[in-house]
Amino acid sequence: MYAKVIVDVPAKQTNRAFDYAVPKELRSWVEVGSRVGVPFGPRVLQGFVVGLSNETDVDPKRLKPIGHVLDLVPPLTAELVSLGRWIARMYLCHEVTALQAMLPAALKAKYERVITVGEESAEHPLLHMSDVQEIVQFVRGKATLTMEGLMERFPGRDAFLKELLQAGVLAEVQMVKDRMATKKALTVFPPKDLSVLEAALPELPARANKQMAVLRYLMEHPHAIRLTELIEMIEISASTVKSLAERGWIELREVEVMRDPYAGRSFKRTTPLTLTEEQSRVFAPIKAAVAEDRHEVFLLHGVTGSGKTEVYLQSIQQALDMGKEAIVLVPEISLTPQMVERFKGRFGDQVAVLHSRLSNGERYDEWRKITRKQVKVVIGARSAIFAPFTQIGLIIIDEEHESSYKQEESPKYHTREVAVQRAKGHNAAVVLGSATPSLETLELTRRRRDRAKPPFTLLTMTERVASRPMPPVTIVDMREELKTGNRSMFSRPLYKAIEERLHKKEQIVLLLNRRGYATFVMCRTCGYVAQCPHCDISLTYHQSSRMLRCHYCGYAEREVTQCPSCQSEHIRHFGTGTQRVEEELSKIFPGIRVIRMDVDTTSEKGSHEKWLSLFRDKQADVLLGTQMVAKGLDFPDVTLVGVIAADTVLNIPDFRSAERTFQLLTQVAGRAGRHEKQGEVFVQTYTPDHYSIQHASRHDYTAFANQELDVRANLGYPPYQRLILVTFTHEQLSLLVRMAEAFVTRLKEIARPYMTRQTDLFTPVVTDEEFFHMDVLGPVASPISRIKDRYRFQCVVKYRGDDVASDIVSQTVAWFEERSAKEKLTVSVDVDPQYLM
DNA sequence: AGCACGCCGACT
DNA sequence: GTCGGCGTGCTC
Repeated sequence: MYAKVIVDVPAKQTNRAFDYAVPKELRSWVEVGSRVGVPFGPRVLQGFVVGLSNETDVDPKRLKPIGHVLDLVPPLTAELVSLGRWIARMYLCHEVTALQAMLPAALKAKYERVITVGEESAEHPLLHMSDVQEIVQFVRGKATLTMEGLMERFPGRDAFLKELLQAGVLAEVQMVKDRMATKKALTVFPPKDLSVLEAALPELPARANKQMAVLRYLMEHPHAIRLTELIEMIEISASTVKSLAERGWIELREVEVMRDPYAGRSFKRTTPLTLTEEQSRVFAPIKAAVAEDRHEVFLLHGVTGSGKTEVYLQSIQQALDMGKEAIVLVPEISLTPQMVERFKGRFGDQVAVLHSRLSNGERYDEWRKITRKQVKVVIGARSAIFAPFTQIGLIIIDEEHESSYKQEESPKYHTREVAVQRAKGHNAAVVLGSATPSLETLELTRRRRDRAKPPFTLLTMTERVASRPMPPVTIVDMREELKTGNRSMFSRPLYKAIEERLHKKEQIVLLLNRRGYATFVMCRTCGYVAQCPHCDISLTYHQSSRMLRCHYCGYAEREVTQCPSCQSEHIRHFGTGTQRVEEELSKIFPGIRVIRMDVDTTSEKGSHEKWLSLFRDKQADVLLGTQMVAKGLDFPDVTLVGVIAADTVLNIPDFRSAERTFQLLTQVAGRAGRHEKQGEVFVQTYTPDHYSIQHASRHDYTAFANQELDVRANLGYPPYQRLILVTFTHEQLSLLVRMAEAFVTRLKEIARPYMTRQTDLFTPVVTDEEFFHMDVLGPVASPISRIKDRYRFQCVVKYRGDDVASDIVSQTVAWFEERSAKEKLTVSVDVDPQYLM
C-alpha cells in the first residue's frame, strides 16, 4: 500500500504528491485526508495524504515509510482534499497552502529539534568515558530535549557536545508536533460500586468533616465531576479530594475537556416564528430544494429588516430534519454575540461557532465538535466554509456582497465560489442573502441570451417586518454649503438634526469612511505634501499621538510644524478623518458623548463589543465610525444617521467604487428608525447627482443595478468579463518594468491558441461557455506604486468564456519564474480581485 | 523551504 | 595549498 502525500513545503518544486510506503501497523489509520509525519530529505515534515494506491512509479528502494499519523480522526475528508486541488488550480496557489487554509491554526505543524541517543552509540569507543555516560544517561531520561536544554545542563561543553553529535553518539531528530495541545482537567470518578464509599465513611476520623462531605456528595451524585466544580460546590480544597484518592476510595485522573467559549451562558430557546406571507413565499423553493436533495443556488434579495434570518433558521431546520448539516457564513464584523444567540437559541448545542476572536484553543475545540459529529450547524466567518462536514444539505452566506468574503492572502479564494463548488458535490442548496447583492450574483439570476434557465434563482423580499417604512434620505450638496459660507464639516441640515436629537435624547450614528485625523498634510507656501519615505502614499495625521502615519507600512514620524522643504510655518492639515470629526463634535456641541469606532479604537480583543454595548446602554449620544458602524447593528433609539462624506468611497479609482458607495449608503441608512421611532438619514456629498447616491437615497436597488450593469458592460468589467490581477514588485524600477512587459508579451502568446472567437463580449458570463476570449491591460504602475521600498507594477487580465484563464496565467508564471529566479522579483496573482490595487 | 553538493577567490 | 562564498538541484 502506498500513500500520495503533499508535504508542508509551499514551493514550486514540491507542489506535487510524493509517494510513501504505508507500514502495516499504520494501515488502518492512514486515510485520504490524514495528517502524517513523513521523512523528507534530511528532516521530518508534516504532510497530507491525498491518495492511496497499490501502485507507484517510484523505485521501491527509494520509497520511505510514513513515520506516524498525527490525528485519531483525519482532519480532512476526501471531498476537502479534492476541493483543495480545485482551489490550488483555480486561485493559483500551492496545494499545501489550500489544504492548510482549511484547518484551524492549532493544527499548523510545529517543528522541534529534539536530541536523542544516536543509533550507533551502543559500542562507540567514546562511550567508555564516564562523562559521556553521564550525558547519555541524561539524554535518555528526557523525551523532548532541545539542544538549548542540553547545553544548559552541561554548560561550557558546547564543543564537546557538538563532537558527540558528529560522532553519532547523540543525534538530532526533527519532530512534528501540534501547535496546540488538548486541554485536560482533573476529574473525580466515584467507584462503580457505591458500597465502597459507604464502607469508607466509618474509616474516616470523626473530625474529617470535609472528606465526609465529599463522600456523601458522591454517594448522592454518583457520576464523574470536574475537580474544580466539586471544590466550588461543597467548599473544600483539592487536598481533601486528593487524600481520598490516595486511599483508593475514589479515582482522580485527567480527562480531556473542551474549551467552550459560550460555557455558562444559557441561550433562551426560541421556536420558529410564523412566517409572513413574503417570507413563506421565498422559503418554499428553498425548502423544496433541501427536501429533494437538490443542488440549487438562491439569491435572497431582501431589504434591511425584511426578516432574512428567520428564513435562514427555518431552512436550516429543514436540512436538520433531513439528517443533513448546514453551514452559515456571516462577515466577521457581524458575528456578534446577538447573532450567535439567534442560532444557539434555535438549535442549542448542535451549533459550533467559529470566528477570529476565539483563541486558537477555543477555535480548535469548536472545530473538533465537527469532526466528532457532535454538531450539525456551523456558524462562522469566511474560513468556516471548510467545516469538515460530510452530509451538507445547506450553505447560507449572509451579506453575500461583502468584500471580506474574498481572502486577501494566499489562497486568495472567494467564499461564494468555494461554497458553490462544495455544494455541488453534496447536492446541497446555497442561499446567498443580501439587501444589496453583488452584481456578479445578481447577473447570474438573469435569463441567458438563449432563454436558458439562469444558473441562480432570485427570491425577493421588499417589505420590512411590521411594515416599518424605510427612512427618508436627504442628500446635502456640500458645494452649496460652501457657497453660502459654511466651511465646517457639518452642513446646516445635519447640524440642526444632530441638535434636535441631542435635545430629544435620541441617538445618532455618524459614518466617515476614513480613519485618522487628516488625510494629508501640506505646506501652503510651497505645496510640499508629507509622504511616506517607503511607500508612494501621503501620510495621515493622527491627533491622539501627534504622529504622521503611513496606513500601508506602519511608518510613523513626529508631526511637523515647519515645512521640511521651504521652512515655512504654514503647514496645514487637509481632508477629514474620524478623529477630526470627534474633536469637532465636542467643540460644536459641548458635553456631547461620542464613541469613536475604527481600527484604531477596536484593535483590542473584545473592544468592538464593549463600545457597542456602551452605546446600546445609552452611555453615548453619538456612535461615530468607519464602515464598521454601518453593518448589521440594531439600536432602537437611533433616529438619525449622518454620512459625513459620501464621496470618500466614490472617489477611489476602482471599478467597484459606485457599487461600494451604494452598498454603504443603503446599509447605513438601514440603521435608522428600525423600531417605533421614525428615522432620518442625511448624506453629505460634493457629487449629489451621482447615480449611486441618487438611487441609494430612493432605496432603489434595481435601478442602481441596471444602470451599473450598463457601465460594466461598456467597460468590459465583471460580471461581463472576469478579471485576474497580476502584480509585480521589485526594488528597482527599470528592471521591474522590463520584466513586467516580458510577462505580458509571453502571456498573450500563450493565450492566443486558446482564443476562439471575439464576439459576444457584452452578454452575461457563463462559465461553461465554449468560447474563450482574453485581453491584457498594462503593465502599468499600481495605484500605490511603491510599498515598503518596493516598486509595484500590475497588469489586469480580462477574460470570459471557458475556464482556462487560470491555467494560462499559471503557465506564464511558471515560465516567468524560471527566467526571473535570481532577480528577487515577486509575482502575485489574484483571481477575481476585489480591489485593483 | 532547507540542505548538500560543487566550483572559483582570499587567507593560514 | 585550504576555507568558504552562495549558484544549482533534490527531496518519495
